[in-house]
Amino acid sequence: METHISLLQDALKHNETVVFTANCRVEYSGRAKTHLPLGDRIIIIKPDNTLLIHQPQGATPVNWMKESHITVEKVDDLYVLQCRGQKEFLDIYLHRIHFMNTANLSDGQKLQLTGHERDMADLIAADPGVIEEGLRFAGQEEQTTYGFIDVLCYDKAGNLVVVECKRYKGGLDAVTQLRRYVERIRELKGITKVRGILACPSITGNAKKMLENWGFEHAAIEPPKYLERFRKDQRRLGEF
Amino acid sequence: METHISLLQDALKHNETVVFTANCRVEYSGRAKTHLPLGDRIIIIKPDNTLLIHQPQGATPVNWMKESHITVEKVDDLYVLQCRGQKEFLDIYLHRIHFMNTANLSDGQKLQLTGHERDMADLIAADPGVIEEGLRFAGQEEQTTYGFIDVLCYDKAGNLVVVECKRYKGGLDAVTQLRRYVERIRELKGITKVRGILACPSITGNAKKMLENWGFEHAAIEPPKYLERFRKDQRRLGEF
DNA sequence: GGGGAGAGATGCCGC
DNA sequence: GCGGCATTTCTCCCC
Repeated sequence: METHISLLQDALKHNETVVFTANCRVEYSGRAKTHLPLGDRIIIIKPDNTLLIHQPQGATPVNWMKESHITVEKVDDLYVLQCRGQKEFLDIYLHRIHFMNTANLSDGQKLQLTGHERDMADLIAADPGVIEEGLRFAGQEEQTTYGFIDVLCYDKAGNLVVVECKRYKGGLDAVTQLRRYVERIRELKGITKVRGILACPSITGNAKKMLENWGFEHAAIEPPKYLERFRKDQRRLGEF
Repeated sequence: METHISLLQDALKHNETVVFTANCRVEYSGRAKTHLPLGDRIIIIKPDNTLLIHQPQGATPVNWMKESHITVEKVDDLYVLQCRGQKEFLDIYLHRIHFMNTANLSDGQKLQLTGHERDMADLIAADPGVIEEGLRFAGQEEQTTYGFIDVLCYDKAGNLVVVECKRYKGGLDAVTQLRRYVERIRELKGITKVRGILACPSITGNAKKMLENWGFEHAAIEPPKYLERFRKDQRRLGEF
């Protein structure tokens, strides 16, 4: 135990990355208050003073701290990893450390991501015809005090059309968001006849009801797919 | 390298928790598509087939997979950790493994959390007077087709009052949510005069404007604080 | 830095 | 499983 603790203190001093597993109890107090009884966990301390505690199951950390001041203190024969933030506090009561690794990890790379909602809005802006025949592009990311409108169009009859995009199934919040934008545009431009279209692959029953109540429409639009790389070697995937 | 790989394969077979750091490249394809060039990362594989990839900075994983089928394959002289989900794929190209630990971690504990929004709603339900003098409790977690109402009350004049709680600063979405509930209650009960109150510590300027536009009100309610434990030894905290 | 909204959101609870 | 919604949400973008 003492070996692990001095290794930990040394790593903290030199701002290294620390990874270890321990049997511990965790107490957090700050934005909420949590208590986690004794158990085995994986703990990561990063050079930017991020601390993560993971249980052996689940995708999200059970406790965490960002930009905290981290120290080790001995309290009543027990080593305690103390994390102090501006308005947050986290204590890890270390009953046993199973293993520990400290290292200087080097990674200046940034994740490159494609396939967000913006891509879908761009597709629609480039060709509003996918939503409705005769639709013409009028503007994108229109700024209102009450939010940002994805795409603005004119329909064949010359009416303004607010299009709200969702890459996933549309729910009540998507409909209320659309409604807010339509009302805002009506107010700003002084026009009563402004149409609202929710563009998303599918929609929940209640959302559909609410759309219809408000005289809005749903356009079934599929978001771009991102499995191209795997289509061409499906035979290999089929092995699974 | 070969030692690490066989250790990894053994751990995967026996469903153990694996923690290691590696110099690697990561490709993900599924709900979106990501590319992460070569760098040092921390990788965790849990018995429930959760896989997490962390860079040496930041609180959230740079890539992850849940409930995936994980295998190691050698492709062009390079070991590749392949994760396959229903509609998702993740590949980790392992250029070097710095260290690796496998273990059987035991943790059946659940996080006990207090201080969520529900606690705030309970406080208000127990004593609606904190919002407005003369307010009487009428119901909690009222079910409407369009969502759950936090607290329902009657005011001194006998009007129904819908209370929506937020533990943080209220924004446009909080106001639209309140509006939905008020309208729903008006519809259900056939009453025109239903008041709406947004109970939260503070509110954004636009949200305030929107509230007033629709005749709703804001009650400045502080969510319960969770720093009691630290007040009593402030001297020690003052050392930081 | 505040405000608004998306996220490969995740997780929880209720039906 | 779907649906609605909170989250110690986090993160990005824009003003």
